[in-house]
Amino acid sequence: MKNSFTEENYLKAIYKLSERDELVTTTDIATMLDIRAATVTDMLKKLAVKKLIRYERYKGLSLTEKGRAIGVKIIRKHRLWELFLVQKMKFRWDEVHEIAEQLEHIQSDELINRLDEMLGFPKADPHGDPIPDKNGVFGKTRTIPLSQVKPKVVSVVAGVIENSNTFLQYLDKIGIAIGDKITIHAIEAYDQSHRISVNQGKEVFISESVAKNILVVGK
Amino acid sequence: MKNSFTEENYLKAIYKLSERDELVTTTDIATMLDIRAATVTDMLKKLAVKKLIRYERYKGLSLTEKGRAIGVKIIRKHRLWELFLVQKMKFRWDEVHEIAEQLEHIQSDELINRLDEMLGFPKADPHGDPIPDKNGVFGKTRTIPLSQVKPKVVSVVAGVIENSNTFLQYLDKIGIAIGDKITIHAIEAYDQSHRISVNQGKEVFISESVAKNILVVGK
DNA sequence: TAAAATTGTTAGATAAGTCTAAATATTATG
DNA sequence: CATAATATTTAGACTTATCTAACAATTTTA
Ligand SMILES: [Mn+2]
Ligand SMILES: [Mn+2]
Ligand SMILES: [Mn+2]
Ligand SMILES: [Mn+2]
Repeated sequence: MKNSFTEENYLKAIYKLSERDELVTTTDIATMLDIRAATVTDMLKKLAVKKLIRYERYKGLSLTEKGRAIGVKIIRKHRLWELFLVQKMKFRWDEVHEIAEQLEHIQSDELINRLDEMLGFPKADPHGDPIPDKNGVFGKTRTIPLSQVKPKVVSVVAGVIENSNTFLQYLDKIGIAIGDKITIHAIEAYDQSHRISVNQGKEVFISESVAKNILVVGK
Repeated sequence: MKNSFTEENYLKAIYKLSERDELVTTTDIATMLDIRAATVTDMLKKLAVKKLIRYERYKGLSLTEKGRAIGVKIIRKHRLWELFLVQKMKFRWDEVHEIAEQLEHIQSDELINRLDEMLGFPKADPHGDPIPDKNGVFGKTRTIPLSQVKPKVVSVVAGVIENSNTFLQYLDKIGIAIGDKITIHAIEAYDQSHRISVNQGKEVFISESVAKNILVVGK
């Protein structure tokens, strides 16, 4: 009945990979979990026996409903714990991922549902990633990268795509946080770098790659 | 540097056993952890190599300073999480132990210290067990079993010795909780059963064994 | 104090999760 | 389309934590 931490981590990884492409490959999983492909193959056999994935030798795999439910639940727990750490324990958004990697494996439906309630049934974690409800359903997210916003339009920061601590700390440094209003003053034609201001403050420059990794509320 | 969950559980168990008697035996550990003595022997060798215990074949073992520090830290985390679950997440005192068994292994000094602060640097968990501070120091606890209190004396419930869920639920049922004032009206000479009242309410009877397992603030 | 009982250790096995090296299947390319 | 490159699986090994069965040391007791 109960799955090991390792199995949970595989299912979470597989779920994330299947968001891009229904058919997931051995190598993709190995890369995401930073382990060898041979190790992944062994685990795939085990998950297939447990009917958590559909797996055919050399053909890739996909999650069953049961497997998806577990993967989504781990993601739900991870993101609720991250939000808890930021909102209730005053951690910064770049400090919470590693701790949530551990907390996501705590087994108590009651605890996670009370956490959900305590946080007001939030729709997104501190990085803007959506939190599924207790039935594994994600709300509609209508966000677009800042790089797709036209100059002069004011938009509101809703999250980030890149989740690395260095990127989050960079945003802290230049003063961009979720909820901030961003005005694009100009986009340099040569390299697509943006001249923007945050909450009507003084101007800052960001590269195209940064603009691509900031999500704003879309129309 | 980092210890496995299993090693942490052994060190916690050994610490608890050494509270009674400095020299701990293989069988005691096996009984407490509900595993075979042969398994314990293997682990003892490993813990000795890591210098977490002093161990001599057939002679029993004791914790080193390093081993004690880890054992105490796990207990600190366990009890802080239990208090968090009761005070902040509205769990009952009989619901928190199993969840804390998992949470006690989360690795983040920062998190546990903030939890401590958020709870007001508490001295005891929901069952009245003492919580060591971040340096592993326990406050002085001055509690005695209710069975040692003389009739007519009013005393205040501070905790329990027996920690089983059934005992905790029994206390809930007869209306005894930490902080309650207990008046002993009479002690039956034949079987030492107690006729008491809680917070000046109506009388209840408790057996000697119950009286022995309730701790009150001592003089 | 010698035999019996108890406690503790060793030996050999097993399961989970990982690895490297070798073999095989699939996909891409000249 | 034959071969080269890439992806995947298999085989064999290792580590951790557990077990049972057998053996050894210590303690109890008659
Ligand atoms: Mn995260
Ligand atoms: Mn994880
Ligand atoms: Mn407990
Ligand atoms: Mn534990």
